[in-house]
Amino acid sequence: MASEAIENYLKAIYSLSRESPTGEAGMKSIATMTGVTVGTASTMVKRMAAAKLVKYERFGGVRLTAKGDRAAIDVQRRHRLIETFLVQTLKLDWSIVHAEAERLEHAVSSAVLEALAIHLHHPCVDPHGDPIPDADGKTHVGRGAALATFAPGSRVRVARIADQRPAFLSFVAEHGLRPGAKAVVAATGSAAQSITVQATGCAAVTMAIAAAESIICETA
Amino acid sequence: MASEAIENYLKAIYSLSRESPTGEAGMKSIATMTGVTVGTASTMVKRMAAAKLVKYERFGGVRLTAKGDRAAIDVQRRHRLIETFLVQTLKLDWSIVHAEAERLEHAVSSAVLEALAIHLHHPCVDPHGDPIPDADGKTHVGRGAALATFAPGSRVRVARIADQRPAFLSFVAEHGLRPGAKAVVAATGSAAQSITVQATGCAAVTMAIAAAESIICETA
DNA sequence: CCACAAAGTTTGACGGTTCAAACTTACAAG
DNA sequence: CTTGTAAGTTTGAACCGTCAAACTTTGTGG
Ligand SMILES: [Mn+2]
Ligand SMILES: [Mn+2]
Ligand SMILES: [Mn+2]
Ligand SMILES: [Mn+2]
Repeated sequence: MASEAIENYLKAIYSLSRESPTGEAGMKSIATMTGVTVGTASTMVKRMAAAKLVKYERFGGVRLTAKGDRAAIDVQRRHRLIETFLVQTLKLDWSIVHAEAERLEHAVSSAVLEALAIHLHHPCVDPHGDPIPDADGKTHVGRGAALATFAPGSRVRVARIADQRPAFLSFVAEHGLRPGAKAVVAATGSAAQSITVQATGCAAVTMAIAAAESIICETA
Repeated sequence: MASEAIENYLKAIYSLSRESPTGEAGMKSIATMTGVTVGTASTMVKRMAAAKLVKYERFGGVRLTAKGDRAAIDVQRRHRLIETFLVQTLKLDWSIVHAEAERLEHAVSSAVLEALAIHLHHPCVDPHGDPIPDADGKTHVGRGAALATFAPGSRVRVARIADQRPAFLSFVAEHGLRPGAKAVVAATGSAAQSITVQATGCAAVTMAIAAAESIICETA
């Protein structure tokens, strides 16, 4: 249906509007996220509007239509199932699978995708802890809060890592903080803007609050 | 490196020149195989010549350079490993995997490809019996002859099916003639242009000589 | 209220891939 | 030879996705 480029815009608009209070995405952020100039994003969004994938008016925010939303979720399902496959079946390192999935997500047919889902026993989260929508586009997942928000002494379970950069993912894994791991918040240095956390079986590690914002946890 | 379109031309030129006595491919056949008009093929071949992937002169045949040959073999390795994966790991029907691989072959990185090769234990033939080049582009495979060339009474082993059309592949599988199967040539009707063959454990089937040209066998 | 910065839009251009249609070349059959 | 046909080439146009650069709008701080 949608071209590879359009699918990438869809994902960007989807995730940007998800975390914007207005529920709309701005051209600047769409452009940044897709790695394109603002002029290009503007041009493409207009084209997507013509295809009824988004609604927007000049100088206003961009919002996915029901059709665009569904299409975005489909791409997300493909992306996350592929990541899961690359880690579980092919044993690739979780720090690099995001980039690989970024290309493959546009090449898998629904036949291959469903075979993949069966092969993996219909997983509901990907290697980073992100929820995998089911074939109908529905996602059932419990939330969580940034590690940064937990008080010293809290026992937590890592649920999700919200930063796909390989270096960050390697760092996180290095200290035992993969999704599913249990950890305890050892200390928070408010002046130092830091937090110290220890995963079970690992040495304690101190990181910036900003970094801890990307580690989503639940109370264990 | 090469675009998706160029990779498809490379494969077409590779296989066409392989089975041409001159070792060269004609524009018409390149166009037909890639599903494009001959004008387009002409344009693209000129561009490929500029990229040193092929050598040719106006109104002459097209031939891959060493670089083009290597690139074509790489695509072929990707295609065939992917087909093998789709059949073996994902349990997709061998009659449809060619079409799926046709898209995926352009999206797998070498990291994914090698992980795939390891996962499949470095297979050397794909589900259709076609040889899979190794990572260095080398292919080690024994030949065979068309089923059509065997005399009545011959005991053969099916080595390869040289026709990717789903209907033909389903027909072949239906009668037990997958690669690896043993069969005996029951009769040849030269007047009827037909051949009757029986795979072990299956009923005999009669098909046109033309069809039997696509079933490559070895003496069993 | 105004000026200015930030965000957004438009335009003209380019590379890639494709088509249709007009044209040219090569070649084989008479 | 001549000539008809099959093969190949060229050209002009289109669409996609992109950029740079000129331009417009919005909204905020002074
Ligand atoms: Mn992508
Ligand atoms: Mn992920
Ligand atoms: Mn292909
Ligand atoms: Mn094959």
